[in-house]
Amino acid sequence: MIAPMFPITPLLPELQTVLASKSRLVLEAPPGAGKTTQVPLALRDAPWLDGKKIVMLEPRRIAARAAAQFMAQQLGEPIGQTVGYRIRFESKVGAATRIEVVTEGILTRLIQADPELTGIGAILFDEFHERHLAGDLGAALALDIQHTLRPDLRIVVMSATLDGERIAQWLDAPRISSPGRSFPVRIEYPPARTQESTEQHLVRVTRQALEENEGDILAFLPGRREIARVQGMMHALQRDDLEVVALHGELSLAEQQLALAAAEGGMRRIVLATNVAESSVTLPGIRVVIDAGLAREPRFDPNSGFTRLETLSISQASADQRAGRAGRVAEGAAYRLWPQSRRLDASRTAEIMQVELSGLALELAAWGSAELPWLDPPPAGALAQARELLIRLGALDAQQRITALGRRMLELGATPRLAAAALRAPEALHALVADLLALMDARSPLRGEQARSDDFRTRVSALHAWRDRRSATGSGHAADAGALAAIEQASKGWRQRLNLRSAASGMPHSHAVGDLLLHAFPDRIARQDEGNPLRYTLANGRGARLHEQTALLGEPWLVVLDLRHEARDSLVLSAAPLDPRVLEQDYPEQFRRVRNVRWSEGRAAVEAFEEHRFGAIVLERRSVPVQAEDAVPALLAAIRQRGLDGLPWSEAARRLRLRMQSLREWMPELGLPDVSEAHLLATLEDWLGPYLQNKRKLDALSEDELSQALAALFDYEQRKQLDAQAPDSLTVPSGQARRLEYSPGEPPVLAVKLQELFGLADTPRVAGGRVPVTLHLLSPAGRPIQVTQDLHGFWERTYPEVKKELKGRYPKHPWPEDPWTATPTHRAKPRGT
DNA sequence: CTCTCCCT
Repeated sequence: MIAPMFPITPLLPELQTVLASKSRLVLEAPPGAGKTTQVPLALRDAPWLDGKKIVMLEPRRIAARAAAQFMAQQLGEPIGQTVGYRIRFESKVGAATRIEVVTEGILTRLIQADPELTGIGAILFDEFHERHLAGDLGAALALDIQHTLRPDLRIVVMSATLDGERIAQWLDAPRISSPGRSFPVRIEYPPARTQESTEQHLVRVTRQALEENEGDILAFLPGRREIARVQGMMHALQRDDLEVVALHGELSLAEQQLALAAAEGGMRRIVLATNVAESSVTLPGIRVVIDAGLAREPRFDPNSGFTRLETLSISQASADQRAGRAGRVAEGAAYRLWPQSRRLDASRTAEIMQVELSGLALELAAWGSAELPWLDPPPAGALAQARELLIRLGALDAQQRITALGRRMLELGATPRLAAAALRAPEALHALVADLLALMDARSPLRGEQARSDDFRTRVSALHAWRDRRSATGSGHAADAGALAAIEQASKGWRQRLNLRSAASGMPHSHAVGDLLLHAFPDRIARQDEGNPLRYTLANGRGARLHEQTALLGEPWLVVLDLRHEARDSLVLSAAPLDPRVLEQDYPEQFRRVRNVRWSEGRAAVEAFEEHRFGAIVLERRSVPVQAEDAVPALLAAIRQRGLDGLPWSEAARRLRLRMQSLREWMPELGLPDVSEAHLLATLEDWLGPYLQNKRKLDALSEDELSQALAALFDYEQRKQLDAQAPDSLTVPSGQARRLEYSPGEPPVLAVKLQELFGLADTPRVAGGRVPVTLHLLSPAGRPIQVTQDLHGFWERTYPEVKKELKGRYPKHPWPEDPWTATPTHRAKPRGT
């Protein structure tokens, strides 16, 4: 079979030559260049391979299978001979396999299982520009291996974007660029009208695009909500030759295929898609792309421990990739719905920078080496949070070393949370565990009314009903048969890994699912609040609520599997009820009896309780007598409730605090103490606690004591700096001292009569000249005339006007022609006359 | 009540 010509084909000899002498290479090639299939084939007999095989990392299973298939076909062999692939629960490799295409998790397992990479001569990272977590980790590990154990290992990073320069610098590697094979795409930026929503804009541009172009249209939107809205609005186009279809990841395979199929005769197709259409599916017949320029990306917040989705502007690389979709079959057009002047980021933020990192942290603990040659190192905050979770799950010990359980979790190959739950489950429930691993990993197979169910058990019973009858509609479940078949396939894989013969049918009791999964989410155990059946408190102290049509009404205990983070409390999207006796048995250390002292504003008194808690959840609370040692904590609680203003501030102390806080902001290099309200409230124990000893009531604290407590926060040197750089008052040219009013975040205000400033050319400044004072210029009667930070400009431009106007009203006061040299005064008549 | 994509 003669190899077909690809755009990359002429570059293959150069690739060979470079790799003969260099162990690392960056290959830049746009989609359609043929790099995925032609590079491995070209390298398979390279002398430096020395009989070892090539491993190629592919970010998606479909792509891994397809690439292997294509290469085998080109060799005229069945798959599993020279070319094979390995994805989870599926392996098509043989003894003769020289090119092995693997997905991301497989590569990590391969490396961890044998850090010398015996029998592997080269690793190719395809689609590296997508910057998936596992790709970054795999590359860092491969580089580490090359530095230490295997200098002969070849590492080839293949990327579709222009970020190649940065990657080449990181790898210290030469760079080869290949042209792609696509048709020219005309780019337009039709502007939005004022008050026009993105959706309205998109519909209007669709109308325009239909007139200006032939062929089908692919429109990119950030999510399902926007797709549904636009779908509704398309009727406004009032054309009956249009077929509008949605395409997003939540659709079943059959529904996706419907979107991918070409339109029927005479009809023009408009595909409204999310990011799935950017890289994961190929769409035939597209001639026009309309791009809203938005995408949803997950952001993990290590402080709250939650991930939320944010709608963000896409990168330039992504915009180009999207536009390229219009040029695959013929020349096309792309309409971008953002202003041409907007600067997009060059490429998308690496996943490692913004996702939850427990899986990565566990891999790093197993690897043992602390420092890896990252392109972008994992953020310290997220890594610390991940390690805390791993300790909680039992995967790391207190010194953050991997435990035996942690190693077994890695071997199992599920996420750390789910692996922990699986490995703690009693053997009798392993068949159910396999189902839970498969279901937790997949999108919900439920359709229709039940798709909205927040009771995770509904999915489990749908799987069981389908398994028993091989029917997606049995037992009143409306479910997607294709999705269920895929879930069953995964469950079968987990059963094999757990050494089980048969599948689960039915649940042993109503709490079984929750009792198993609570070990995966010990921080997300929730207890129903008193008084409101929809509100819950999570073990981590946060609030959560069920939606109004919940299927979980009345369950006192839940383990929350999925929730959407909201400002006040979070919405439970998926949960399962549990039996609290399991908590008592498995987490006895989390149950505590604590004494809680608080201030009751209503009763203006100290109250003391003894509470029985699970984490932050209060199970039982009873009043106990208030004791002497309760007083200080209660008074501090009262202050926290009332705020700093509730304290007896003298005028001097109040001004001192504001000056100190302002100067700290203006001159951070002085290292002044933080006296902001937030910090003072947070540290009350330290600075005010000593002054509250032996006090029972808040008003027993005097102004003097409070002033002393504040003054004790800074030393003599700091006080001297304060008086020099943020003085309490300024002496103005008239010889009078005038107060400066400080207010954090703003320049200080000096209110002064105009006449007192005669002779002063420029605005006075504080903080070593960094901050000009805001002048409130007053009339002789003390009425405001002008607010300015530019005294020079005032004298020059505004003063002549002001003078004209005020001279008549205040004839006894001086209004000189030349304020620069006039004698300043605060009296009616200038001194000495 | 409406959440992108993907993987061991």
